Amino acid sequence: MNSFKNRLCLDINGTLSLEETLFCGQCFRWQKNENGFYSGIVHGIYLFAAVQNGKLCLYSDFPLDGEYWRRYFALDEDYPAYHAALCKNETLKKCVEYAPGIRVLHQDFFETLITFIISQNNNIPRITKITQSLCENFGNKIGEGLYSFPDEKTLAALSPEDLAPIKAGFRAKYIIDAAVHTACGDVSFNSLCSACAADAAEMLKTIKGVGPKVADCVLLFSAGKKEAFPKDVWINRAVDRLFGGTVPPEAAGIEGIAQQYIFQYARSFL
DNA sequence: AGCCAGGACAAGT
DNA sequence: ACTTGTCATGGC
Repeated sequence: MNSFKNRLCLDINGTLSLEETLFCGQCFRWQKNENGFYSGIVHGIYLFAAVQNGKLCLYSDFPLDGEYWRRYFALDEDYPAYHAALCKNETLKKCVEYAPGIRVLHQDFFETLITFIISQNNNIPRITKITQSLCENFGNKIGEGLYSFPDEKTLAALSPEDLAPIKAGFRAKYIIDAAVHTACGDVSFNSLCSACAADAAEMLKTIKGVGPKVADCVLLFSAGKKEAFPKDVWINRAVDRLFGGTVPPEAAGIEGIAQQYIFQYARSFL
């Protein structure tokens, strides 16, 4: 790792597990390497990551902006306080303790929108595969075998036939509609952030292929709305069986944070 | 062969 | 407003 041009070591402020955070189904462009490091392509940057001596250390030949990466990994947020609040509920405590190193990332808006459109009626390995193919076909080459996530203007100009190689199936037309709406500024990251969660969800749902679940994923994983609570089959099952149908009040305001712990717990035990 | 996968849409009550 | 069949594709 000494051969990289840039290295950035950041304070974690609480718990962080890259394994739990990068493979809990919120992001799709990271992988684990033989040497124990994690590598990913984020925001057009190819980088490696590892927790070393209690810090998150990033390595890359690309410039590493500390402010960007602290936000991406949610390092400035008070996760000890989140955990303390959630653990007042005995069942939520079990969920948190099952994967306490999860952080809800702050991902790029367009990438989050597209990957969760791809996620509908799909499984995580294939979401990853389709996303990879999308990048290889329409992203910018940033190194040997490395491709950035394509921008909205590029995808907005495509037809469903152009997208056939990535095997997204019926989702192809949704991807294009999302690209068109974002490229023209109809739906923008800033407008989502400044709106309340309910209004922001309505804006997102003007895009074909974006329903309540995908909208909440974008609001939580990109726009930082911690009250957004994406409901899929696992979460519905967990809320029914573990909490009698309603999310407990201990999660008020940070339902989305709780959602990630509940999701992991449910996928293993329910 | 049939069912499921981090859903959404359209058509039908 | 609530239910149901359908939508591509791939893995099991």
